[in-house]
Amino acid sequence: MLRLSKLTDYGMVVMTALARAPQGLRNAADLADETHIGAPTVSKLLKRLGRAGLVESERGAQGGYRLARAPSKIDVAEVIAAIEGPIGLTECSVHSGRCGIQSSCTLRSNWQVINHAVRGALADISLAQMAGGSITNLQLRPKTGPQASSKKTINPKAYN
Amino acid sequence: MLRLSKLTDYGMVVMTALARAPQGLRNAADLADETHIGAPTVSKLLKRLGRAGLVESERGAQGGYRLARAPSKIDVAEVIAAIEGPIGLTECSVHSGRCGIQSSCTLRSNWQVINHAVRGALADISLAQMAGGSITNLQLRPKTGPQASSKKTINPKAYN
DNA sequence: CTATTCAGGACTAATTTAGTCCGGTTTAAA
DNA sequence: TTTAAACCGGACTAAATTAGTCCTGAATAG
Repeated sequence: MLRLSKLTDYGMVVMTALARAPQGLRNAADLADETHIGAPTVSKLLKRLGRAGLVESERGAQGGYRLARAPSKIDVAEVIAAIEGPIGLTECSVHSGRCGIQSSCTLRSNWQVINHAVRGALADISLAQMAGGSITNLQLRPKTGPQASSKKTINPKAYN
Repeated sequence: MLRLSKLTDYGMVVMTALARAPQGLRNAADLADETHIGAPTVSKLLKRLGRAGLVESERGAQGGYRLARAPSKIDVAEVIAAIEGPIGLTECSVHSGRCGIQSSCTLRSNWQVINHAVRGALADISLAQMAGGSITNLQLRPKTGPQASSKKTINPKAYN
């Protein structure tokens, strides 16, 4: 169903929890309590998020995790990519040569374009927006006027 | 990886094959030959596509399948939905109450908005575009808007 | 020192997905 | 009227993926 993995969904929950205390250090057990996600699972998520550079960790007693950047500087596409790897609707839009059909299939370049579009949509939403209230102005298609309140901070060229 | 299932990918291949002969009736075995996808798998796909109303079938000798509508009137989101069910990034954006975290999770409405946006992106591309050359005019985002080119100094690994 | 907390990875169980097969029905044509 | 082509619906199996757990080691505060 074009579904994100459950782990990714949880990862977003954990990230929004961290976003509510952007400076503070929270340990994995606390976050597990708060989010009602199993502690080992939260740990696993935080490790992946750490490797992707989205959270920073401190070891030792009183250690924990914090966001590596302000919530407004982290976007949904990054969180997804941190947990489930590169966003790619089809095998061929990520890796060449792994699909048995590839020689006779003409769809690859189109999938890449679509892929890029979907990723762009996800990159347009910041963690701050997720953690805050509702996303209202998700102007994906040219509606009429540019929303003055647009808080887009992404640089489209960074994507693929 | 926010991946479509392989079956969906194959489904798109079969649909584009049909789109190249929009009137003609093609049987499953022929399509399997042409696409290099296994015959039972092609059959399975065509059945699902048929139930979703995207292809029409004729039984009996000389029977086969044809598109139910012109390729320009069928979009990518429909094909995906026909094969893998409703597009929904998270469980909660399709079904309420199946996620153990739901009571404490505030993300649902935001996921629904995102979901809608992604679906919109996929609905903007027609089968005709997929079957024809490259997609060029993917007007997904308002280029008009203020594009703050903030340079996120993020570790590039998250984006490959 | 010692308790706490993260790091990394191995492992298992459960779920999902891909792919096959079969008995039935419809239809064209010999 | 008989036969063979072709779709219909669903059951079934095997493979792959995912979720979740656990263990050992390393860093740090007090």
